[in-house]
Amino acid sequence: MQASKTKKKREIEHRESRLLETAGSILMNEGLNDLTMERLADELATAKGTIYNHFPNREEILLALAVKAINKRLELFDIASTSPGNPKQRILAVNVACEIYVVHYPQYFIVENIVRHAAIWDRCSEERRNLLRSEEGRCMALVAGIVRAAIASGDLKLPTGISPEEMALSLWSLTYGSYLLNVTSPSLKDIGINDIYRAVRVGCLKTVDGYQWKPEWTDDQHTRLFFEISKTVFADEPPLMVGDEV
Amino acid sequence: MQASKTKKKREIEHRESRLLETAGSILMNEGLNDLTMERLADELATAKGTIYNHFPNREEILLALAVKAINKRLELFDIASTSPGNPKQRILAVNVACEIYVVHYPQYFIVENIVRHAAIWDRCSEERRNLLRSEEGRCMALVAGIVRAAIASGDLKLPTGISPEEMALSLWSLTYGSYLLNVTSPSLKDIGINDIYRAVRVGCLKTVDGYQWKPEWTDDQHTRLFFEISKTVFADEPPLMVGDEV
DNA sequence: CAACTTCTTGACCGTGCGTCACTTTTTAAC
DNA sequence: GTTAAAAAGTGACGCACGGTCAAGAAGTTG
Repeated sequence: MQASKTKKKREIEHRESRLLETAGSILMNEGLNDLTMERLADELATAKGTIYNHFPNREEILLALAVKAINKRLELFDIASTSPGNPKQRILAVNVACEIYVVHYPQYFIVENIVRHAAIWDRCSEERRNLLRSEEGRCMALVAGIVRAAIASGDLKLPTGISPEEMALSLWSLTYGSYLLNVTSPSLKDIGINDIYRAVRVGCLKTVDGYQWKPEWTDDQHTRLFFEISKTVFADEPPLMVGDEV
Repeated sequence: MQASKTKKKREIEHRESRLLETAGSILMNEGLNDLTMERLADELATAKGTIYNHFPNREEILLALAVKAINKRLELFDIASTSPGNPKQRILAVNVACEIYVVHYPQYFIVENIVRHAAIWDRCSEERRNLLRSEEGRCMALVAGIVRAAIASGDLKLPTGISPEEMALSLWSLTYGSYLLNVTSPSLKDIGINDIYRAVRVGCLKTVDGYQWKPEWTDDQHTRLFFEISKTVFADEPPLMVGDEV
């Protein structure tokens, strides 16, 4: 019976998505230590063995979550990189995308990092690891594409020996590093970091300025444009607030 | 017997440092998964219980390693921040210190990151966590101090609302984020990053340029000064090579 | 309905962390 | 040197958790 066959298949697929949702929520609310296979099985009202029909081990579940995460990030980057305006505006849109990602999808940001650890990474299947790497590559390619467009239009000239990807890496790691420190160091306030989001926005602006990427913006223009983009280009996402904090 | 007392104490201290060395080397050569308490006990020719006289759990050993790591980093930062020259030169010396740290002490860099993970962090003692945080704070304070000196001397003017620490964070997270990506993504080359060290150097230069930190340098001056500092200020450390790669 | 395939189950195993009652060594007192 | 108390060392044990697999249930097919 074809209908019945697909029904079972759908049931299984549905369980897999429930599994990932549940895993994500445990991870977010109670941490990695509480995300056990028994716990997951309980929560899904199934046997432990069944979970192993979906994933060969615990780590692979985390990697599957990371793939979901990077897909969301790719989606946001894609919107940013096809948004209207000159290349510099589109790079700013990527900054907006990053802030939206970290503010509104913190569990995704966290799981992307968990999975980078060798202790976890090494236990995952080649297939899913390649999948993640390739999505990461596409994210990088989108940003590097904007840099290339700026070079082509004469808005930007890179130092000799620096590739568009390496320029993009400046921005990406400034952003990524800051947010990561923010997530893992609970008390940045104590060491003089009051508004990490503004710090990242200004940091990226100054880095872009340092590369003398045209057109020039004042700090005010930059801030205004940032929030304008968050409202227009990313109208589907919950809006970012000035002085937003997590 | 006083002499005997200190002898025993020294023996214990000596074992603790051997313990950390051994743990560090297993971690580096075989990874976190192979760093087991049984293994450590074997390697030290002692019983498992004895290890628990030194550390209450496995995670605390990692944190102790991280404390050693950050002490090394602090030492390098201290040399950098008291090096001769104007504030911009001293900030460049910090960049040099970071590259030395990551190139010559990769195990330290790695363990600092391992320990940031909630799954490990949460199981460590308040005392050692505070110790690490305070050392981190001192690192940040050293860099922020250079930024303050530049402001005081008129070489630098920060945008309104940005603290010296937030400015320092731009540089630190650009560096930290890039090196972290480098360590955890084996194949940066595949996505267009050819020389991560040069990319970081240029990224930091451009960021500093974006803040219009005086005096201005050409790319060539910057590169020359970088390697000069690595040879003079950090003469005690193995030298950095142009196009160095790990 | 029977034969076959696919999926589900949970008891079971191995591993590795951390404990603790017991032994050995060290220290202190006389 | 002897002895009692304190400190340090030991490894068998308990336990939690990841992962397996043989047996049974459910679904499919002719």
